[in-house]
Amino acid sequence: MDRIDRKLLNLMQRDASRTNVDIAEEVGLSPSSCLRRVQRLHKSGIIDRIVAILNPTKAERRIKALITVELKLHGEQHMRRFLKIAVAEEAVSQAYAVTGETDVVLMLRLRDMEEFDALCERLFRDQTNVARFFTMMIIRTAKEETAIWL
Amino acid sequence: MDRIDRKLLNLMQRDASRTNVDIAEEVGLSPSSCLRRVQRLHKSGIIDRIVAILNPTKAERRIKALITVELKLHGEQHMRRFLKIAVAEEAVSQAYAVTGETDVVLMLRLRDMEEFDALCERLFRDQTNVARFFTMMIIRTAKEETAIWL
DNA sequence: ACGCCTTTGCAATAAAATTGCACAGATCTG
DNA sequence: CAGATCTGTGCAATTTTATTGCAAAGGCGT
Repeated sequence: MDRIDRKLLNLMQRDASRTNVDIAEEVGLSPSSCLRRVQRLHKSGIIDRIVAILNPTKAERRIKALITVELKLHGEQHMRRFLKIAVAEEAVSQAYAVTGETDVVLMLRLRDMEEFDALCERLFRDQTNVARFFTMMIIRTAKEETAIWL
Repeated sequence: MDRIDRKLLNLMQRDASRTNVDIAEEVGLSPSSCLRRVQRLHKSGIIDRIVAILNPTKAERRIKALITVELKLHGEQHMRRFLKIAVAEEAVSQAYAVTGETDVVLMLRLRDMEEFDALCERLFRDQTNVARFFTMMIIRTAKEETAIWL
């Protein structure tokens, strides 16, 4: 993991569609040597995978919202159960267990408010162990690195 | 945007490193026809870009934290100025302006607590228009789609 | 049914990735 | 310090993949 590896990783996180020849030239290596480095980064697991990032404005889930959730019961198994339910939802793009007054934070990608309504109904009805939740609609995205599922 | 396009998009969001021939076979098209669809999805902007996703546990920023920020002054230009400062920070991986009591939510990726300390010093010192902020350290990540910068 | 437009598959071509091999630099060892 | 060893490199040959022209098939409105 030297200077060239870092250059490769930063470069490929920006654009992994470039040809090996092109990338090799930018980092100052021969194509074969460059390719072997990329293969090594794959095998070692530093590069987890190569994915397509979709344009959110052209996708179908344009509304983003953050929800902080406070659970009634805080045991490990209760936390696990709630996260499992949340993660299974298509509209949930990120889900975290956190410290502080809040127990769980969810990032949502929504088609419309009907979907939001239905999601709340499923996640926050009485039997689901949720004490309170606070919704923050996202007005502006200043920075992000997120995939969108259709 | 038919059934095959959706199949292609979902497939490429999972793994965009597969060869065109391989993908063509899975969606049930000839390689040339499949390629032309992918090119069209690129040109139309639905596919924004192809990127490498790094393994967070093998990367250098392993600690994640969420911060909710309440600003003192809520005007457009104040919001813009704070977001600009926040976005410029390497440790800030996501930044959102939101509705509710909170004005801004930041996702952080940290090497260690020294970095967190230094970041707070820069973002939340008196002159930066921050009234209050709440930190939630992320204990567990149940779902996410995020890139890591070294 | 008829043109018009888009999409498809095939085959030829161009471009890219992959591999074997010999060499250079770094590190270890006696 | 010389020699052995390991890792990374560039070149060239080979294999694989992407790309393009073209004719045919399917959909759509008149």
